[in-house]
Amino acid sequence: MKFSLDAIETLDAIDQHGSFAAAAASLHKAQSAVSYAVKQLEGVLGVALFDRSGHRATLTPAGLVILEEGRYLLTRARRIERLGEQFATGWEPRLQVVIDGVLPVRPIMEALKDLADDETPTRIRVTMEFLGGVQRRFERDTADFMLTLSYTPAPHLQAHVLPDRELVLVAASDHALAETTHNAASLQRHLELSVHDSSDLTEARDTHTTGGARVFYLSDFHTMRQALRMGLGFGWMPVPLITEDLASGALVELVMDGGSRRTITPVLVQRIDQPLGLAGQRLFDGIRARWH
Amino acid sequence: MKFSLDAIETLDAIDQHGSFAAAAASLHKAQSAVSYAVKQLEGVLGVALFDRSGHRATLTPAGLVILEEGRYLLTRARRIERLGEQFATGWEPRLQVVIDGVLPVRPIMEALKDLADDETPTRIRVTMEFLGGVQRRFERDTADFMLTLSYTPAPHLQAHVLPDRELVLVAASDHALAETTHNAASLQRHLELSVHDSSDLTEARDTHTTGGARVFYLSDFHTMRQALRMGLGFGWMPVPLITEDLASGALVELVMDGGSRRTITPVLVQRIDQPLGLAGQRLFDGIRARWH
DNA sequence: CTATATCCATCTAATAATGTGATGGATTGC
DNA sequence: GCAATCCATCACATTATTAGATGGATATAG
Repeated sequence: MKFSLDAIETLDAIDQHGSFAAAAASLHKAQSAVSYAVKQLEGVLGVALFDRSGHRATLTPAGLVILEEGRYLLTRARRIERLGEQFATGWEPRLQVVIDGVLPVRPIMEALKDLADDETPTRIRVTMEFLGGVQRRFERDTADFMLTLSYTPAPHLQAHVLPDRELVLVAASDHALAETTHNAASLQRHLELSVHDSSDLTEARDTHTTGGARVFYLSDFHTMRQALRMGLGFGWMPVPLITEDLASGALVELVMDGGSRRTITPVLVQRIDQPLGLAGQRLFDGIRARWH
Repeated sequence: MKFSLDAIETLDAIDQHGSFAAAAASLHKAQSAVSYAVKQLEGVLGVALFDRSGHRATLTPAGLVILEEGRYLLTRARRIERLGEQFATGWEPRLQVVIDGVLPVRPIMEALKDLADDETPTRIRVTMEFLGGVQRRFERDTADFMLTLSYTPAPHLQAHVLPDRELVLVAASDHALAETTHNAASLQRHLELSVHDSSDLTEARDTHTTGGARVFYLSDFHTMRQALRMGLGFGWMPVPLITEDLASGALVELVMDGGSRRTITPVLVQRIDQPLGLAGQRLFDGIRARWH
């Protein structure tokens, strides 16, 4: 590069303080150093930046445009300096978390917003997966932590249990299953709805369906709720998402001899060997604090 | 600024060429200079940019983020270098042209687009004025050139005449004026429409109205055409803008003993003492070439 | 009009920043 | 185990930047 950021800083200071001499003072330099810097910059750019014909030097039109571009350059350069500081004081450059799409997003989003409000230097990536897919993604991407329902314990993992969530087996009130009592086998004759398991198809099927023969996977619980209300099939839904539908009678809780309620336990899992940075710590704590 | 663009360039070269040594070669420097630059940069930023534990140094996550920010910085810095070159080779930093809003915009816009396509460094400002306002603005802003209908010659101005445009006196076909023959005096009893003269109100009235007592000024010819078609009044319109209306009979040419046609002569006016830069020259030529 | 202050360019010398070339320990590939 | 390559480090050379002094030009106050 033919010029330096210091030269641009000098240019900026001259414009800010009105004269070479005043700029020199503000930069704690001699006036000759400022003259030198300007001359140097004019030399490499091949353009006169100041008009010295009058008593005090004034910016040429070209000088003004270059100053404006230069000021932008300086703000970006200062950002790099700040990044350095922040990385040095414990902010990690990147943070990846994997979250089960089954879980409510509000606490997570709120915690993320808190982080964003503080202008963290950390580049955050949140990945949504479902069920078995969460841990697989966590391991494959070596993410920083995951928020999942089921995970396979390992010596390098450390889990923090969050309050339970209850699932309930429901169907539309006009669905064929709504009337009678069932067992796991009798359910199998009907279409079961479930959220999409992002596991590879070759791997073990997920454990949150009843193991029915015909399972229809949907992308999220919102879609699944629509499908349930349309009478497409039956399935397990988180209680908070359908209390309204149960109250209005649009959906009904099925009567099953194995019980129509299940409890899932969300866990925050992090690596023991790789401690979280400041952003990770704050996000982790933020999610935990908001988890009712 | 605590670091230099050269340091960022070195960082970039290392990533690009894969090793300190290769980067040094690409920069035509000794390898020790690269080591020095990296160490220096790490020092001022307070962050390790490379992990030297292995055989070859690899970027740390922080290093990667800083490299990405740095690359952006470099592209902006190169832009400044290019600006310098371009200003030095005749491109002016700024160009202001003043154009009479009466004139067709297509040739002007096309010529501007041509300039923009070539990524000129020049910041272009096009100001629209009307009639007497054009020259006033040209002088007040010391614009580079103007495209006007009427101008007061002066020793420091140089004009290039463009092909004529024809104006015609029209009104709606159901307007009271449409039937009979008129003279200038008889017109005065009706409302005259005209495009807005941006002259100060205290100055001489413009010469492109018939001098009627009641003149209604509109912002542009498009609006004026609407008003004419609605039968609001009569006025002078450029022929190309209303050929359609004349053909359909929506508007009719008035019969006036002084003649219902006028010719206006657009002129491109520049300053003799202040020659146009490359952008101005090209815009000037571009408009002239497209002026049918 | 003159005295005075301020502006900026320029010179020389000092200082700091950056670069070279040589050396050496560590790692990789064969 | 040998050769090649990596990068850090050292002593030293070269540039780049800075300070300090000087002088001509312009503005400002009286």
